[in-house]
Amino acid sequence: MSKTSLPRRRATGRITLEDVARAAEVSAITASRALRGQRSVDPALVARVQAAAQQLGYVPDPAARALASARSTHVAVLIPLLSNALFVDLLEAVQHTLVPAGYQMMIGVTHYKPEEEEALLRSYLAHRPAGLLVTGFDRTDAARRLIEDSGLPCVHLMETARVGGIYSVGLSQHEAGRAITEHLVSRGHRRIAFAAGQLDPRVMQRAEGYRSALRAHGLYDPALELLTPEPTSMALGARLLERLLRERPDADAAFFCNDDLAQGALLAALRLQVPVPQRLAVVGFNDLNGSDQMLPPLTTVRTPRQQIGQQAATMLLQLMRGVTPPAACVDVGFELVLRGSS
Amino acid sequence: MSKTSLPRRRATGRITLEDVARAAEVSAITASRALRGQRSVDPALVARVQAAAQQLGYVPDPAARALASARSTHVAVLIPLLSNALFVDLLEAVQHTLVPAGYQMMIGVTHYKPEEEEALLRSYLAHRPAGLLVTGFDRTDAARRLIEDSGLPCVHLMETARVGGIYSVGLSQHEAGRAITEHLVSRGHRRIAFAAGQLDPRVMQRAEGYRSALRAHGLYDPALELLTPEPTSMALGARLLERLLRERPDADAAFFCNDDLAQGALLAALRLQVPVPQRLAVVGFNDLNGSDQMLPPLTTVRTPRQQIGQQAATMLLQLMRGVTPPAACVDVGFELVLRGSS
DNA sequence: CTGAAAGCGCTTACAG
DNA sequence: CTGAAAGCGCTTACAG
Repeated sequence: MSKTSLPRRRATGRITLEDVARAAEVSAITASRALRGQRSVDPALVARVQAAAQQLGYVPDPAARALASARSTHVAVLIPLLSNALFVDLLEAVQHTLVPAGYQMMIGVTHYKPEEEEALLRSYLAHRPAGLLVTGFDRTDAARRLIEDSGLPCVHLMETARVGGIYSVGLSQHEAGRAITEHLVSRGHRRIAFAAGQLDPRVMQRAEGYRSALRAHGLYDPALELLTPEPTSMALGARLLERLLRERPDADAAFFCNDDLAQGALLAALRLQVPVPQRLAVVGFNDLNGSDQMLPPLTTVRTPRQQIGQQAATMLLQLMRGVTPPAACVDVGFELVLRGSS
Repeated sequence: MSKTSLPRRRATGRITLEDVARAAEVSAITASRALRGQRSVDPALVARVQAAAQQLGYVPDPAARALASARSTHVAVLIPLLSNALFVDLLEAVQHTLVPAGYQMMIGVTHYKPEEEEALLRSYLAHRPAGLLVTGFDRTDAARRLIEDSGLPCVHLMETARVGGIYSVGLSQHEAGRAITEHLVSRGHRRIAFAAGQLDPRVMQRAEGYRSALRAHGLYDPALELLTPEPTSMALGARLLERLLRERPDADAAFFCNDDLAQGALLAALRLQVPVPQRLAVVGFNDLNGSDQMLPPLTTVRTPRQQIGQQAATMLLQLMRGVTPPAACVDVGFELVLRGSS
């Protein structure tokens, strides 16, 4: 029987830290420290508190915790799009790492618009997240300042950092674009087109990689670039292929900036009876779902997005705990997946 | 110059309701009521408070609000999978409706496992969400009780409610499965297969629709059902088609429970030179991205998931505001999309 | 229609 | 290593 007990039920009927402390016969603050696994608590007391919490079914109140500590268990995650499988895979990996560690994601979709990102950042920051996960480096100055001034740990996804003092996990989009283009050249192709939609910063980095590879071989021809700001889709891929055949029937290969475009192009080629890869080689980017099922199967660049999500979340976890990560910038690389279309 | 002012800066340096109240020369509680748009505040005061808040750049603290009111601005959303485009579309629609109304989503992925859903529910409930959005009706008794006991507004997604006192927005999966099967029968097909993966409750409801349609015509043959618990994918669709051709070469049509399976099957048919729809008609379900680009384009059932997300979120918003929605169960229906594959 | 008081459940310094 | 006090920023009854 506890000597200090005195029911004193709260209006809400919730089981509170105080209840746990009373059951364990310690003060509330000791119970708090014991439960949070803080150093400098007698192991015997820790055990007693944990047992009491367990037995009472105590669940800490995140709101009270956030209010008292000025820090929540939320991590704001800002991605461009939910309708691109790439980012969905990324999110799943982030969630897998963050949730078991006791954090929740607040997902924001920016639609590739810096102003939307800035607005989201502003509203999410009001929730006092414990950390930030943002996509790439393309944002407004105000957004950059918001991140900076918040003082919160922040990890950048998808690309590799070009500046110091910035945490990032990604890959060199430029290098990947260069490598797949180099592959086409090595296969003997000479008039290699680049077809792209969306035209976000990472697509343009791939474009630069494509250009530098072709320039190195004296094969660069700006008229072989088909760029449109429309969002990518299989339907757009089909239209881009048709446009390519019309405008540059002499093209012997085409690099599509994303697999959905390439898949659409492959189906259009089938429809138009354009032999792939004999008359036209086709390659994509990202190795999305279904690319291996195409006819012929699509050659593409595999981007390890699960790894990006997992490593970025791990890095953020370390930063939130005040631990310095081994490296500020992690390059997860990429892999050429050579299949029948090239 | 304010008569009541007295700096009294907080340690955190945040702009608080008190600051706003002081600037507007009202009490904190009046400022609170004015900002929340509650009735029974003098319009002149409301204007003064709003102006002060605006000018100071006041942002309410969600944690303090949640602690004081025992209710947060979070809505827990539980879906089976993030890797099914169907649910991503649903989420986007929910977000579009909820975020402008001042709510945040906490997204949980259950992987079609009732135990995972129950665990997520338990942990999300600790965050005192303002409302719940869950998928379908298939859950553990404990989960049902958690929802019930929480007393929180809850709307069920995807299916239509079979019981009273339950809010739902969806469509009759049974009816949709029946309709697409009926379409195949009306086209003269007699040996119609049903191929499915995942086997979640909604897939099984479609299966029942398929069965009842065929039974009505005396065409039902259990040996034409190819069921596997594997998650759906284009690759699985290809394998199911191959199995069908091997086991039942006499089949003249196949209903795939999801478009990714049907797309994979269509590509496999192309590879194996099986003429679609001449030798075998193929239909899918959900009208996912790319189905219109297939060769031939895929006949399927369009499920209005954006509408489900939007209407469910709207209904939840009403419930959270204490308003009774016009209907407890909204059937958004479905649409047969007849294309070349059938 | 408006306000003073109390409290939501936790953690942060500050002592010892 | 442990605790008493104060406070985080808001809202809920309760008065008037």
